[in-house]
Amino acid sequence: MSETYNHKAVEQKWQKIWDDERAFAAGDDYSKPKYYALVEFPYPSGQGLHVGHPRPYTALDIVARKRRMQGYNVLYPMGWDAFGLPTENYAIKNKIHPKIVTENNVKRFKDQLHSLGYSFDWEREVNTTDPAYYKWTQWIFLKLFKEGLAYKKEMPINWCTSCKVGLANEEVVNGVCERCGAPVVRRVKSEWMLKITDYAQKLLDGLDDVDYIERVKTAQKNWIGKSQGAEVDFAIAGKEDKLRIYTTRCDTLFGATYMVLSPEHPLIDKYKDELKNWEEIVSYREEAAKKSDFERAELAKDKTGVLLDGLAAVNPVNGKEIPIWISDYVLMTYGTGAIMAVPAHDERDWEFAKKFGLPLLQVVAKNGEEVDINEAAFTDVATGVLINSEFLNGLEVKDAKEKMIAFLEEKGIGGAKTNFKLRDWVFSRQRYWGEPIPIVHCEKCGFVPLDESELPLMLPEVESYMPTDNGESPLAAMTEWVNTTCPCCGGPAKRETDTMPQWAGSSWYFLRYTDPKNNEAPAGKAALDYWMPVDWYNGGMEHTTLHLLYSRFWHKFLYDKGIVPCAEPYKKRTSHGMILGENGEKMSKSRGNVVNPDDIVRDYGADTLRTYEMFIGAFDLSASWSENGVKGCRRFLERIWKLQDLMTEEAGYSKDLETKMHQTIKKVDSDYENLKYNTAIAAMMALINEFYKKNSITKDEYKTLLLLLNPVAPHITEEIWELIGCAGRVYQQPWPIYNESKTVENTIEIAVQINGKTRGTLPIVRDTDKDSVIAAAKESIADKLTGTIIKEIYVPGRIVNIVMK
RNA sequence: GCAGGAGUGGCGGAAUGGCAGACGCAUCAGACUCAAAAUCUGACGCUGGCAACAGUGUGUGGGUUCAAGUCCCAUCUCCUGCACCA
Repeated sequence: MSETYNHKAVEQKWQKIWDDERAFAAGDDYSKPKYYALVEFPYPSGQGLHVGHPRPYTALDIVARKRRMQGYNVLYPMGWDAFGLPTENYAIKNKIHPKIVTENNVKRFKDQLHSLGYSFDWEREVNTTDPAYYKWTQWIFLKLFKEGLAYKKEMPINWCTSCKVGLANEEVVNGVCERCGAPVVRRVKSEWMLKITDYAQKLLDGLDDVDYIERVKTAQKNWIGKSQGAEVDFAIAGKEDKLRIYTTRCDTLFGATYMVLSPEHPLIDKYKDELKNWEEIVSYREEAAKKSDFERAELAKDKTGVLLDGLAAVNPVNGKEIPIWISDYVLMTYGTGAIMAVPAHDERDWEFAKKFGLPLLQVVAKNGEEVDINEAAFTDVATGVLINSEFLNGLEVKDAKEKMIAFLEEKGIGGAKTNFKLRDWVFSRQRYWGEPIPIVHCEKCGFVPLDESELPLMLPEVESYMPTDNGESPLAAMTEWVNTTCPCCGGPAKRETDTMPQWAGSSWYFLRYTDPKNNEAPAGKAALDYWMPVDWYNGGMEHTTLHLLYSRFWHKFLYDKGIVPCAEPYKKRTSHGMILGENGEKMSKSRGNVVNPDDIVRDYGADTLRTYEMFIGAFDLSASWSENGVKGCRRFLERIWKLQDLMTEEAGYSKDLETKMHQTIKKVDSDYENLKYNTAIAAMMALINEFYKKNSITKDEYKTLLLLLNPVAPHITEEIWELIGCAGRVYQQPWPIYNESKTVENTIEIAVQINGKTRGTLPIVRDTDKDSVIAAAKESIADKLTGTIIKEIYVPGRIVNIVMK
């Protein structure tokens, strides 16, 4: 009899052996084929590892382990995205330096990850808060700055009232701070910005060349939001100035019955003296300024606005004078901050016109037939035909657009224009625990970059990390640090006191893993040439429009600068679903449904936890935790263990299970590649049920099973491998291969149907000819063949269907 | 509103257009045990029947097909993003 399965002893034993043997260190032999598997490095929070973490880590650990067995030189690294607000807040509250807090959290996380037996190459661990690392984050920033892609700008930003920090658009969720949930208001501040918009088209185009799951691609496309339309100049009656508008429906220009400007539009102030209702305008603008973008959107249903009384615009195609309004449904941050309103063919304009009694003029008809535009705006492009539009009459929308653009260009009053929804990236944070921005403000020279030789610009030690209500970073109080000399003219100057957002360090960390100790460059050329791009990157959906987009932007910039060898950083991107509590709700302390992975490892073992998280359900869907499910997986591993008692020394696969063995190898092999870990495990469960049924397993069958299961449950498989007297380590063995011709049974059972309903089954020898099969099938259900046979269908190896009347 | 995804037993979930419910959980029964746990074996969608078996069944309504969970059209519900982007 075998000893009982002691997960604790087994797992500690093998974790030590792997460490001692440097089992998973990525090799330096660049002549071998490489495989770079990557999971998002965690933020080492004070709460420790969540049961959600092991799901993606195990999934790619399976891929990494399988690739090693297949002979690849595998890089599967791990590190720490350790700058960030929670650490700083914790430090403030408990009066411990964030550096110490980070060290403690990292240690805990590392111990936890280690206890799960991941095949990470810990020799390549990176930490974004390490000056030797953020030196290069700052270096990349300087490169961006020198290219004009980093600039400082006074602008209304999203200000979190609790974190006291500016947020990027992407970090504002439903009008509240993504991190702390406090309300976000608009506040004007001078902020560092990164010109991600310069890369909008490249970021969009690049998506065609990568293998990302569809919803990630779609989400990025929508976020970039390319829109093709036209800009048109409207004259202001009796003035020199023109009002430039952006539209995607220039075909409807004849139907423009008024204009709307954003309340912040600069031209309003210019004509202050001619506006008869100036006070009304001012108060409307004040109201609008108070609202956050979110509130403006919230009130979408009810349009508001004020007429600019005293000004009128001229429709350039027909010379008609039309009124100009202001309304907060027009955003200054998109297009030109001004629109032509075509209430007959735009829902928003329609609502506005209805509310303020403005005229509607139909210029597009459904297949040429006028529709009742008093009921709703007619917006269907596919069936639209132009009417009431002089030279456009009778044209379809698509052709009318083209003709109008040609007309505008000819007259010099506009033309085709492409816009993007994507906005520049707000890159400043008024916080301590982030990378210092290596810029000096000089009265004479303006913004001056530090010389590269001065990097890293270290975070100074400060007394207080408290953020301030006036929006200054805690660093601003460090006068000794702030006051410096200008690298350019040598005169007195001040350092930038804002720090970088957490997204900075994570925008290039995958490059650092390839060469983590390099002190001359972010990573050496040879290492980058060999390892990049990342072959498979898995991470959360929540990073689709944040980290994933930002890091692609940085990477494309570095590619343009010749620093990285490929245009896209990640060849393949997948995403995992969330793990919910037993009650199907998101795990949280307040709901009391949190599961601690340490408890599962202690009570059931890391292999059980790994197996369970892979078996829990489709990888990309969310799944509820189930303690019983954990037990079931533990039971499965124990059954694997106890097969030792059934093992015979017989060589090869037993005759009756040969097909099953080959089928299982094939199934597990392809399921591991396709994120179908649950069915891979199910196939192995089904296989061992066979061994139990016949009460024996040959050594070769056992070995194959251990090899297949090893990526999921590495400790127990190594232990059994050793116990049954196999040489070497499982992780050093070649991946099992199957023989396609042996995956097919020789005798198969096919279904016999009448009119599509199964009436019986029939065992046949594979490759029996059609006529014999049908004859045998009819024979087997002879008593039920009571009508006239119209048709006989035989799908080889599957089914016979007799169609009767 | 737009985009993406999902609706299958008591539960988690399987099914290249070809025997729906693999695998696991829960439940029930049997073996083992003085007993319990563990373990092993078996049953397990619903309705009727002692049973063989018959009928029925993948959100809803249509359709295509010899054959539909799977394809097409319509519709409902839920989740996840995005959302006054002109």
